[in-house]
Amino acid sequence: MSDVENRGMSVTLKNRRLRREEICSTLRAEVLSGQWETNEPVRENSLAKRFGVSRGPIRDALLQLTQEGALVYRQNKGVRVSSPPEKDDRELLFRIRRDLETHCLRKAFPSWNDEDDEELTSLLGSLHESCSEEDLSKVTASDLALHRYWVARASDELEFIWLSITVRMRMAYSRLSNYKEIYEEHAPIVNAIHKRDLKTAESLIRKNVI
Amino acid sequence: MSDVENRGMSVTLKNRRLRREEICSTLRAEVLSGQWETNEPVRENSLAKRFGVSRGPIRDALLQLTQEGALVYRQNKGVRVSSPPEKDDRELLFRIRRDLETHCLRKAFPSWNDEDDEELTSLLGSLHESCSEEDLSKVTASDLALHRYWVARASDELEFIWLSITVRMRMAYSRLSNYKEIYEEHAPIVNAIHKRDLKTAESLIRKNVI
DNA sequence: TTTTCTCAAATTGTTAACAATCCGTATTGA
DNA sequence: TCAATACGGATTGTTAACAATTTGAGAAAA
Repeated sequence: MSDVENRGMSVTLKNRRLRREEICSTLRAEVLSGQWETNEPVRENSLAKRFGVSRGPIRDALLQLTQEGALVYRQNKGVRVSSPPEKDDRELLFRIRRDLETHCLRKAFPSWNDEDDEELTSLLGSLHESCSEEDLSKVTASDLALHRYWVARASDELEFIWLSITVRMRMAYSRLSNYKEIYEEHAPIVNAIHKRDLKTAESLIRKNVI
Repeated sequence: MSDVENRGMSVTLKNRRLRREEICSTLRAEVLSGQWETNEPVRENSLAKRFGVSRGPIRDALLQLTQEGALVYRQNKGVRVSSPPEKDDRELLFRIRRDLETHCLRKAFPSWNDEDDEELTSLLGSLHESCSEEDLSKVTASDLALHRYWVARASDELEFIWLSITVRMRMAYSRLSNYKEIYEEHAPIVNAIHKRDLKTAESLIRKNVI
């Protein structure tokens, strides 16, 4: 069994209730944080053993991750980890992602409420914790969840499009030297949102998404 | 059995070789051309009977269409036809789609060759034929295939993103009064590409994608 | 009458067995 | 020696049965 499928603790049979989305999230975070080799094949059998389910739900999850862009599917050959987009495309994708996030934030702002503030604070807390633990997989997942919140808050439709673009970016943190910077880039964004300062929040997001 | 699943001829058992992508294409074209009621539930069993396969491959196809945005999935409740995006989001999505298509065309142009020209001519021919037959489902599929060609030609990565956006648009033809106009909007684009006139092609695409 | 509860049918979720395909290795033949 | 081919294990693709969940009709209770 290769490193990929064996990673992490094996899930006990009692935890059968793992939903597809939970399996997806786990695998997505690992791929996004660069823990899997590019073009490394992903075997359904090994993953099925790791998560303690049969190949059916695993196929579902792999297909979903394929559509999101984390994996590449080939007929009769299974899936493998996709390569990051070409340099040509990265700039375009970043611009689209920026546009989507600011559009969503602007759209969600009028109905933003205390519950949203609490949720955002909690997500920022998770990011802070992940950064402290210096666990790249967790940091990636936390960052994704935070940005995802204001996108999902505005539109389910746009959430999927945003996700498929963001997942395809990969390795967003190569430009940052340490985990603390990641947290310190996000705290002001959340702060601006709490203060209902749309202009500042938008501007900070535009700087953050590069 | 409802109208949805019973539509079209039942596929004989000999045609078992229908790939997931073929099932997807068929269903996608029907959803995109507005033949299914919004929020109409889609039953796995009925579709399995219609295509002459078991529920497994059908689940694969439905999951893929869910990720593309044609359908919406809910836990334990199957999938439904999704509603078109809100007015707020449409303008943004159109702009992103325009940007993607022109970016891809520009990127593919330097290596555009005679084979590409032939393929494009063939796709335009299919569109012409579909328009003549006044078959909305076919017209939608042909139009999608034509635009998809220059996107896919430039980048597999961007192809999926473009597709998920375009599929979510739905009903692109409500603004056109008759099928002939659809063909006549596309012929000049293909012509400009044949002449390697990037500027004109880009400009025509920007006008076409609205 | 209206509301709540019960239960059976319909539907989705999961599993394990089987079929088809791929791929590396060994064997054959020139 | 080298190329072509045949074999077998590994892997993906498909199926049908079974489990869990939802749904709606009808009975029971208020």
